[in-house]
Amino acid sequence: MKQSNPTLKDLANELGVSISTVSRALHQHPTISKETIEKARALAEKMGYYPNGVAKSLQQKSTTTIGVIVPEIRHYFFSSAIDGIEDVAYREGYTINVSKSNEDVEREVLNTESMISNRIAGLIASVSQTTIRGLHFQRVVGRGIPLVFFDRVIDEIDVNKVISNDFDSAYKTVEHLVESGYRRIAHLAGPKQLVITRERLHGYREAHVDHGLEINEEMIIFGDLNESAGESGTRLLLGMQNPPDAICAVNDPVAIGAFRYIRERGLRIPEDIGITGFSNNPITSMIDPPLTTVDQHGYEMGQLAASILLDEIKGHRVSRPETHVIKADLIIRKSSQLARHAD
Amino acid sequence: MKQSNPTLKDLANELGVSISTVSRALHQHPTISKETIEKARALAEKMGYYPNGVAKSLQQKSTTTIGVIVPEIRHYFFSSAIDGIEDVAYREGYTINVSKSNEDVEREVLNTESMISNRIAGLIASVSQTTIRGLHFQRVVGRGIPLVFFDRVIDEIDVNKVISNDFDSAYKTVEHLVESGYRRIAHLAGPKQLVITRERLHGYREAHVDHGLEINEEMIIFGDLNESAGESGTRLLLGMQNPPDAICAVNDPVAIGAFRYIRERGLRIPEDIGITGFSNNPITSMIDPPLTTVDQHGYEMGQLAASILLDEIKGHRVSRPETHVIKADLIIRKSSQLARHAD
DNA sequence: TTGGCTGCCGCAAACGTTTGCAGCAAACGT
DNA sequence: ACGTTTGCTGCAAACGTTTGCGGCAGCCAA
Repeated sequence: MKQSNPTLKDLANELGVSISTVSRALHQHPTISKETIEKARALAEKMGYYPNGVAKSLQQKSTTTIGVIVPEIRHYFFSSAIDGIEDVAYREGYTINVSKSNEDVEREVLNTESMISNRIAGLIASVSQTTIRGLHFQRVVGRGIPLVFFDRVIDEIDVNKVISNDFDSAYKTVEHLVESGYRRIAHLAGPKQLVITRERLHGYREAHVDHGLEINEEMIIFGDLNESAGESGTRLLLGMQNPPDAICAVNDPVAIGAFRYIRERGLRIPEDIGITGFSNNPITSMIDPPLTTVDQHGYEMGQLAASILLDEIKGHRVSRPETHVIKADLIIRKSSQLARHAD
Repeated sequence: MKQSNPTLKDLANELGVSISTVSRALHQHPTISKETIEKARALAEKMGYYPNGVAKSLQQKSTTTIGVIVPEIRHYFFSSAIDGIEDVAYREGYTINVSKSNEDVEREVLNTESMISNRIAGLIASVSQTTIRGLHFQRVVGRGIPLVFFDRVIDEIDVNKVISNDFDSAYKTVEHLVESGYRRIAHLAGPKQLVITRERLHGYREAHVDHGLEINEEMIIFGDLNESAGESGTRLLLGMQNPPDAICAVNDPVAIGAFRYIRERGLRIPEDIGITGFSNNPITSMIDPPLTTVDQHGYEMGQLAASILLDEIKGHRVSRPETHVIKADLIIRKSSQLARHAD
């Protein structure tokens, strides 16, 4: 063992041929004799040669790394999306570079800059809740780097997007609550600037309109997308003179927060108050009563985003960017079943 | 907008100076005049110059990427560890490259090879359950690449490790079950080759010995680390002529699987059968009854692993590798409280 | 003998940085 | 007036690949 990182030059010296010959040999180039190819292969094996990906990337002016930016890694929805991305990336010989914004635009900006510097082949992102215009993402597309948004997208940026049918799902959720007998349905919404917030709120509103229910604006509460926002929002709602009889939450963590607070207050679910979430976090099926939610198929969204991105990277996709909708499914569980066993 | 990727040469031409001057200027080198520095900075800004990290890495013979290999990304324990790793990596200007083995050694091998090719600065890994000897990891350290294992380690490889006090935690868990009144305690163990399996099993055994309980070998069932293993193991246990009155599971997913199956069978927890998990997956606190488990502090394990690795990368750490133990905490919840409200 | 294949292989440039060393003008000291 | 310092900048090598092009044997046909 001479040194830790043998190069083509080392192999070439040892073999008594030129660098280019070794390079070609290891790539099974047709103009290299079988004999040389075999000798090169054997020596590479013996010396523990691994091609230097960095040098190769520089020479080719392209990497095989795709960047992934999410608000938070450990949230189930995002980690399953990353799982999906990794699977298709792996299959195609790509590698993923994951970073998180922590719901902070500043950090998101630094993330994108670092990715540009590292010359990633493409980027898959779900924006932070503090991101408004997203000029940093514009900068990415401006440099010709393929970009695909998923779930939390920026409307104004014209790239491929993978989202759920948020409007429909929220609509159906509220409709289900109505049919279940609830009448005063509150909405714990997300941050106003997020598209998913707007879409789901829109579905909430339309369902009210279509079912002849009045919308009580003070029952729409905007907040963050985490548990504590769910708790504080619910505290507000339950403190009202005329509290809601159901809560439709913008996502599962918020619903869980609401759930917790309602329990703390000693109220019964679904009898005293109904509740629904969004994402189908595994936790929702395990709690008692199980939570009605919407399965967003995070893993599949990740897979789709990755395969679209790879198509784009390889130049297979020349058509205009589209918005791809992965149909989410309303999963009705006990937490929203007012009418069951009613007397 | 001329082209997508301006280089130092482009800036130099524009400025009428040499490449090296621009390079130094952008690094605030003291021998460059204030004036030149400012002009270079302004032009770089204007032209949208981002240093080519690939070229830099090649020149410096080192990257600022650290590799992460886990069995599965979306499992809560791993995704929170990744979260911890990302946070300290980010703080130090490093980037993480995440890949998963899917509990498959073959894929794990390919992952390590890809990381070697990409010349990562260091590697953090938790091995798959099918990994035995781990020669691929040996190859990594053989090339001088710093390696840190966490949670699922390989004893024979002499590198820094971050683990939980698995023996103690399992011991305490079983002790708690005993004190709670359970007598026929089964163990749903993991794959035999994993160290965590052995350690936890060891704790299970010792607790029995120390409390004068006989160990019933057929109540120790080895299996995978997922829900379905929990279900099938429990099916086996409950089918015995003399079934257990408590189940100590090797981790939370297995416990959840057991939980599900027990529910299906219509048995009561904790009255008919007690149950405990391992990891403190958030789900455990939400189910009914809440599950007794062990908080492994995945996020902190990730943080520690990353800071140890970075120390090593920067050459700050020259001492012999150690095994760092992050104390896990037994969290007693209702699922294991036989005696409570007993008559 | 000549001309042209065919089968292998090597030269050298390029990718975009960083950095040791040298150079060069102006200023300064004597 | 001359040597020396100071302040700034440029040259060129190196990092490890890939690849277009050219070259050089040997062989075959005429």
